[in-house]
Amino acid sequence: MPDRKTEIVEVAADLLQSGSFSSFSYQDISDILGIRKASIHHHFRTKEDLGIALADYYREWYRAKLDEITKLYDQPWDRLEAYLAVASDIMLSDGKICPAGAFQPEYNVLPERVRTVINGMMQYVRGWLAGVLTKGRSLGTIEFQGTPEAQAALIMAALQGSLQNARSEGPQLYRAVVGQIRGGMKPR
Amino acid sequence: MPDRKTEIVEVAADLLQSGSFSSFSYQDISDILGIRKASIHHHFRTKEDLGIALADYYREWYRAKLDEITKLYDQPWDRLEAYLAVASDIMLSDGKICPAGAFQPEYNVLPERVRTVINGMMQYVRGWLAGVLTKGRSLGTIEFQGTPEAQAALIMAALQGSLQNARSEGPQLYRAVVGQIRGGMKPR
DNA sequence: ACGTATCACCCTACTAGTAGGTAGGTTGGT
DNA sequence: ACCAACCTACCTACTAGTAGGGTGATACGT
Repeated sequence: MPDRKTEIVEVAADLLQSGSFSSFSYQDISDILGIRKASIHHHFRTKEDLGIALADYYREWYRAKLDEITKLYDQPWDRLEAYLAVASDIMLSDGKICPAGAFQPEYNVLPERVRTVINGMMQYVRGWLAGVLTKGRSLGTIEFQGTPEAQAALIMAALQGSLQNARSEGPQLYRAVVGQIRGGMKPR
Repeated sequence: MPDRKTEIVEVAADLLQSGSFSSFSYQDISDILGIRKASIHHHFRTKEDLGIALADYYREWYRAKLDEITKLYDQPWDRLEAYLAVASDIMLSDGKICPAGAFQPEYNVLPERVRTVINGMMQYVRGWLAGVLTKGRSLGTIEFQGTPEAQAALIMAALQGSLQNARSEGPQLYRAVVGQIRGGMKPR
């Protein structure tokens, strides 16, 4: 039996990725879980607390995913492909968007702690990706111009943006963008 | 003296790009303009009406911008540069994001008419950009792999995503991404 | 030139609904 | 006896939206 606290975070994560931080309410969560609103407050006194828990949850999720990829694949190109596949998985589960991107729209009204965790997460992912790119370039299996960090930032931004656009334009365009990223880095 | 209706739309556009469609209220607008909330309702009966006006406003804005670029510059590469500069202008006016991107988070709860207009706008911009890319490639002044449409979608998604990330990570990373896009398409 | 009807624009004052959050009580396992 | 988890019932603040009244300019028939 999964404990309620975790359950709440998971439902909240689902709602967050379907909209934004302020687009879902404690009522939404309580409706889904079949418990009262006050019970959610029992686990997370304020929505800020829930936001922090969400940010932590995502950070751990990413860390786990990237660790898994690192363990599973040895070649930089395979790791890159696996990373791109992770984003696709997010999208294919109906219309959801990048966790980090879901927080972004309301960034200026987000609690400080949430911002810190999100920033850390973004940097972590970018660092990981830059590492993959660096190794790939030195092996000659990944091609790109500029610094690995800039290229990593480009990839992340493009995925984030096209995940959002996929909501209005459907998955085809998203796939085209992913293909474009992949194609642009494949050595000829 | 600019008429109130236009004034309201412009203030709303400002607020929208600083957050999202549901993150600003009629009260926010009335506070800024120094008129009562009911007066906003006089001009735009419902928020949906305002949303439609906003979408129209952006569509026209984009059309005008792209027309201007087309008139000012003849070479595809110059047009591409000008397009990238437009996005930079948006961002440099403190922390704002792409108009289309501002609607995206709440896409599933957006009024039908707003969706239609936004979709049309995105397609228009993508078509324009694809045209520039096609011409540039045939002239040998712009280089990229894949179809022009896919490349256009990639550019737009990357700009949208990194404009959002700029809010948390500052303008440096945004500039890096723009540089990366530019660098990747410049013939060597 | 003069009342008067009309209209856009703005106002005060309200509604119903929903948000986040709190107080305090019940229940059941340890 | 304690405590986590849950409940009912409430609060305040804010949301979009409505009803109806005031004002000042413009148009119109005489």
